[in-house]
Amino acid sequence: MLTSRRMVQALSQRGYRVTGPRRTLVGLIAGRSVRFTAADLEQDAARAAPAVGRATVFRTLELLLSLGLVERVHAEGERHDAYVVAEGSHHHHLVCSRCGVVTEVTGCMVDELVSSLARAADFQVEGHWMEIAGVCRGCREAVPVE
Amino acid sequence: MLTSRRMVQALSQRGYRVTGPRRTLVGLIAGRSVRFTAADLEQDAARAAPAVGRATVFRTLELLLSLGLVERVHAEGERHDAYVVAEGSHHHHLVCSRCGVVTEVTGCMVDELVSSLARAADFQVEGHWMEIAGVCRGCREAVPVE
DNA sequence: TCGTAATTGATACTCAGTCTCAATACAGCT
DNA sequence: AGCTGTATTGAGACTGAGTATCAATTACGA
Repeated sequence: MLTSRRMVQALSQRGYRVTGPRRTLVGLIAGRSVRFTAADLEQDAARAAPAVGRATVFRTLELLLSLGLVERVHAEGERHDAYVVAEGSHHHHLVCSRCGVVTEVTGCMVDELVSSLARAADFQVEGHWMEIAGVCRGCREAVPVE
Repeated sequence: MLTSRRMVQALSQRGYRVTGPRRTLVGLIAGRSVRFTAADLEQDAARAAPAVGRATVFRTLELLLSLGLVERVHAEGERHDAYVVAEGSHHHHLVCSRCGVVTEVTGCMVDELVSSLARAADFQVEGHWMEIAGVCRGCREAVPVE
């Protein structure tokens, strides 16, 4: 799992300063298995450490994104970006529409599929992106909501 | 191809009124093979028929979306929703990052892949979504941009 | 033609995300 | 430990997509 400590290391190794706000935010992010938005994070940060500004939340997410420590997840129907902690290399997500838990799909055949489709269309791939929305087992078994 | 006429028919068949603004917008949308945003459409509409309001553009897109006549396409890095004319049943898109042309992928194995992944994770699928970004042949052969 | 309910446009509003800039504080150096 | 240069920060103004409101308009069935 991607711990707070390791995220901090990654920052300093790449020459970024390890500041208070970054520690706070990384601490709030690390180990999450549920997607979160900038607004979520801002709220949590406000509770944990009143002095983390909005701009910093966005900047830090941007930074972590560029370091590959988090990834963006787009959920149909949501109007703001959501993020998940990046657990490894490129992969795809199963996102539960009730609890927001993100399950990683690893070692799948998506990449092959993408390249064969692209070949057929004479298309030079720059990136691809797949997400599956649904209901996870836990939520299915839980009492139906109202 | 989904013509303007057919979109209008779809509206009236489902009990929606065929109004001037709707005719205008449908006319501007039908037959497009390039993704477009609400803002694009608003601009075109302003040129074609000065009196189509912003709210109506959004409302009409929403309506066409609900009728399955257009689909949302999300492009990484863009901050607003984009749309494409829906050409048939569920499918996936190859989106050219230079010219915006959307190529449909039909009869692919994505659906199977999705269900096998979901089965493995004990996940009840509500929907899935895949997009491939890249450069189409035409743009590759065009003169490189500055 | 008429009545009515759907639709529209103007406009105010919300809210995510960006930008700016002066103030702050990290980190390397002595 | 103290200094210094520069990355980073917070406050708050700003942008721009999308939504809500509401009175005025208009499609369309009777």
